[in-house]
Amino acid sequence: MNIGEAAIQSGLPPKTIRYYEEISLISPLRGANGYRTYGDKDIHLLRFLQRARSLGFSIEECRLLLSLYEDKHRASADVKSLALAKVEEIDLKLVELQSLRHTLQALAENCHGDDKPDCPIIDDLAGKHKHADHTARKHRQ
Amino acid sequence: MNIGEAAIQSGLPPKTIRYYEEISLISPLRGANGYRTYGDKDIHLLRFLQRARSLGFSIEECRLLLSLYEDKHRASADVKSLALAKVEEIDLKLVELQSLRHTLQALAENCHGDDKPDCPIIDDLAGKHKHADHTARKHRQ
DNA sequence: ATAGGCATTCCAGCAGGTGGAAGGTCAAGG
DNA sequence: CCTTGACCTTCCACCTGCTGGAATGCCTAT
Repeated sequence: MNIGEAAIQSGLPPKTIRYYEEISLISPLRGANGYRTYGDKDIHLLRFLQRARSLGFSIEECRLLLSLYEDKHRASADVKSLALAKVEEIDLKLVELQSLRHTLQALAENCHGDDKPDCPIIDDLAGKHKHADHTARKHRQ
Repeated sequence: MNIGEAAIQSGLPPKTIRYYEEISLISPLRGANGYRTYGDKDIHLLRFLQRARSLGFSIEECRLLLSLYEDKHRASADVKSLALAKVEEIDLKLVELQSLRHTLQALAENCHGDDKPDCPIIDDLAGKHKHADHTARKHRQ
C-alpha cells in the first residue's frame, strides 16, 4: 500500500510518516516507481508510534519501545526491566490523566454558572500529587 | 515564591516557566528587585500545565483548558460542551494508554525468550482500534 | 567585601514536525 | 494517444515548544 493509504490506516499524516523514515523509525520498501510501499507490519508500527507519540512519549522513547517490540530475543533481563519501567511510567500517566479528567468533568458539571471567585474545584485541582525534582527527569520531547 | 521554588512545586523547569510567561499562559507578579513572584494560584496553573502538556495536549489546547478553568462565568453552554469534549478526548487517551500498557506488560511477561518470528502479541498490538481520518484532526503539538 | 547561589535578559540551537514548490506517476475519460 | 487530476517524489523553509549558554545583577553568609 502507498503512503496515503498508510496515513489513513495509521492515523498519521504522510509528512510525518516520511519524517519517521528519515529518522529511521521505519523502513518501507520502494516500488519500481520509487513509491514507498507499506505492509501490514509497517502499519502496526505506525499505529504504535501514533499512539505512543500522542500520549507524550518522545521519539527516543518510542525508538526504545520499538526495540522492545521488535526484539526477537526478548529473554534478556534488561529488556524485560525496561518494559516494566515503561509500564510504571504509563501507570503514572494513567493517574494524571484520570485526575485531569476528574477536573474537567467537575468544571463542566458542578460549576455551571456559579461565579464564586474560589471554586472548590480549582483548589482541588493540582494540589494533590507532588511532582518535585524536575531536574532528574527529561520532560518529554 | 521565586521561580526556582515554583519550578520545584510545579515540576516544570524554570526555563519553561519563563517561556510560558512569554507566551502569556501565566503572569506572575514582580518583586521590587525584578524577580518573578509566584502565588499558590500560579502554582496550581503551572501544575495543571505540567500535567496537560506531559499528557500530549498542545499549548493551544492548554490555553483553552485554562480558559475553562479560569472562566468565572462558566454557565455558558459553549464552555461546558468544550469541557465535555475534552473529557471525551481524555477517555480516548485513557483507552490508548491502557492498550499500550497491556502491550508492554505482555512483552515483558509473556514473551520471555521465545523467538517465534510472529509473536501473537505483536499481532494483537495495534490492530484493534481504527483511527482513520487524520485530515480532520490536528495531531498534537 | 567577596563568594555562592540564585535571579534577570537575550540569543542560538534542537526536536518534531508541517507547508509549499517543482516535478514525476498513474488510472480514467475524451 | 493525450490530457487531467489525484497521487507520489524530494528539497527547503518555517513553526512550535522548549533548552542551553553567555553576560549580568541580586542576596545571603562567612
